[in-house]
Amino acid sequence: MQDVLCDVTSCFLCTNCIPEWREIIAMKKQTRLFKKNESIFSEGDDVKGIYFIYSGAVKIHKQWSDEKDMIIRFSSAGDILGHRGLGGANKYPVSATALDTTKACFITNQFLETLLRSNHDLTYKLMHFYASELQKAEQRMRNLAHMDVKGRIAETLLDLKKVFGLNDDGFIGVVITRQDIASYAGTTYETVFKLFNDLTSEGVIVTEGKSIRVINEEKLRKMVG
Amino acid sequence: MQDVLCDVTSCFLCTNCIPEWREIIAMKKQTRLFKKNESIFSEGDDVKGIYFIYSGAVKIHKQWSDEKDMIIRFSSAGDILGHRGLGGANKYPVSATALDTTKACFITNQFLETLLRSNHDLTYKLMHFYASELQKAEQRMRNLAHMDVKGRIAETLLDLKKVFGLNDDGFIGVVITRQDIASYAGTTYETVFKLFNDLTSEGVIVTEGKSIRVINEEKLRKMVG
DNA sequence: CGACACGTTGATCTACATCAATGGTGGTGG
DNA sequence: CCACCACCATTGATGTAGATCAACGTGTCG
Repeated sequence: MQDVLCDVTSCFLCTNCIPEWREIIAMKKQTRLFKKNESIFSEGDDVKGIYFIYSGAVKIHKQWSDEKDMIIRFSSAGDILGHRGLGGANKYPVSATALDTTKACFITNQFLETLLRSNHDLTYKLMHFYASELQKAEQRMRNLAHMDVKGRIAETLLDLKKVFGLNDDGFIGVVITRQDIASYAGTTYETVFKLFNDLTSEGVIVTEGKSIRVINEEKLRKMVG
Repeated sequence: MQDVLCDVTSCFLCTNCIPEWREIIAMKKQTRLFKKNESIFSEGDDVKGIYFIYSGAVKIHKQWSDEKDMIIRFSSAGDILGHRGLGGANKYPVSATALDTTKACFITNQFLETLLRSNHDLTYKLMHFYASELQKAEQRMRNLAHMDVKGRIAETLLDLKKVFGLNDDGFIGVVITRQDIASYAGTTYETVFKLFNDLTSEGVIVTEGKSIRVINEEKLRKMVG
C-alpha cells in the first residue's frame, strides 16, 4: 500500500454525492494505492476509517472455517468500503482485498463522524446508500437459499458484468479466479468448471484463460429466474 | 386492520431514539392493529410509509416461485418495518405478515421524509440502524450458503429466541409453524421435523404442540459454528 | 529436463428434496 | 353422538444435485 496525491476530480462523493465534499477531500489530498491481491483491511481489524474507491476492483469477503471463504460483494470505482464498520462495532466484520491495482481515498473515522454530524445531506445520502445495499443483500440471500448452483453462477456472471463492465475486447472487466467465482456463488472450484463447460457448449459464454465474455445475456437472466 | 389511539409511551423511537419523536407521534395519535396472519403490506405494493412495532410478532418474507417463500427476518416490539422501501424504489420489495396480534404505528412517507430532512439525529440513527441490519443480512447470507440444514435450523431457533424472547413457561415467545421455520432456514417442511426429532432426542429442545423450548442453548450454538 | 503447482476430468458418496403412504384430528352434517 | 371427510402431521422410500476424492494432464520455473 502506498499513499499518493488525491485525484479529486474522480472521487465518487465529489461527483455523485455532495459538492462540499470536493473541498474536504482536497484538504486531505491523499489516496492509497493497493496492488493486486493486497489486503485493504481484514476481518477483526480495528475500524480506522472508510475508503472511497477511485479505480480498480475489490472483493469483500468473510472467512468461513479453514480455507473456505465467502465473497459478500464486489466493488469498483465509486463504491464505498468499510462502511459496515460504522454500526457500533469497532472491528471490521469483513475483509477487503484488491482484485486489481486499486486507488482509494481513505477517510478516518473521526473525520467521517465529524462530517456526518455537520453535514445532513451526506448522512441522508449515506442512509439511502445503506438502504439499497440492504435490498441487494436480501436479494442475494434468497438466491443463495433457493437457487441451484447453475443459477447462482449465472447470477455471479451478471453481477460481475454489472460491477466491472466490459473491457475493449468485450470481456468482463476484471480477471478473477474460478475459486473466487465459487466463493461468491457459494459452491466449489470443480463445480464452477463443470458448469462453465456447460455454459460454453450452450453458447452462453466464452472463456480465454481467466477472461470471460458473456455471449447470451438473455439466457443467463433466464437461469437466474 | 384497525386504527386505534397511539400508545405513545411504548413507542420504540420515543424511548430509544429521539425525545422529540414523542411529541411528533403524539400529534398523529394513531396506531394500527393487525390480527394474526393478517398482511401488513405485500411485495409490489406502493410504499406508503413505514411502521414501528409496539407489540406483537411479524415475519418479513419474499415470494419465490409458486408456493415457495423465503422469510428474510422476524421482527418484534421496537423494530421498524417497511424501511427497505426508502431506497429509491416506490414498491415494497418484500411482504410483512403478522405472526400474532400486532400493534404498529404507521408513519406516512411524506411525514417521514420531512422528519428526516429536518431532524439530523433521526437520520443519523436510522443510518446506523441500517448499517447493523446490513451486517446481520450478510451474516445470514454466509450461513445460508455454507451451513448444513441442521446448523441453519439451530440458527433459526436461536434467532427466534433472541427476537421473541421466552414466555412465562420458558417457551419461545411466538407460535410458529414448521413451514415458517423451514422458510427461514431455507429448507422443507419434512426436513424440519426430522431434524426436530433429532434435536429432541439429543436433548437440545422440547416441543409441545407448536411451542418450542430450548433446553441446551450451548449445543445449538456449537451447531451454528 | 525434472518437479511442482495448478487446471481438468471422471468416479463415488452423501445430504437433502421429493414423493408416497399412513396416522391423527377437528369440523360438519346427518 | 357418531360417522365421514378433509386436511395436516409423521414417517419411510427413492432420487439427485453437487461436494468430495482421486487421477491425470499441462504449463511454468528453477
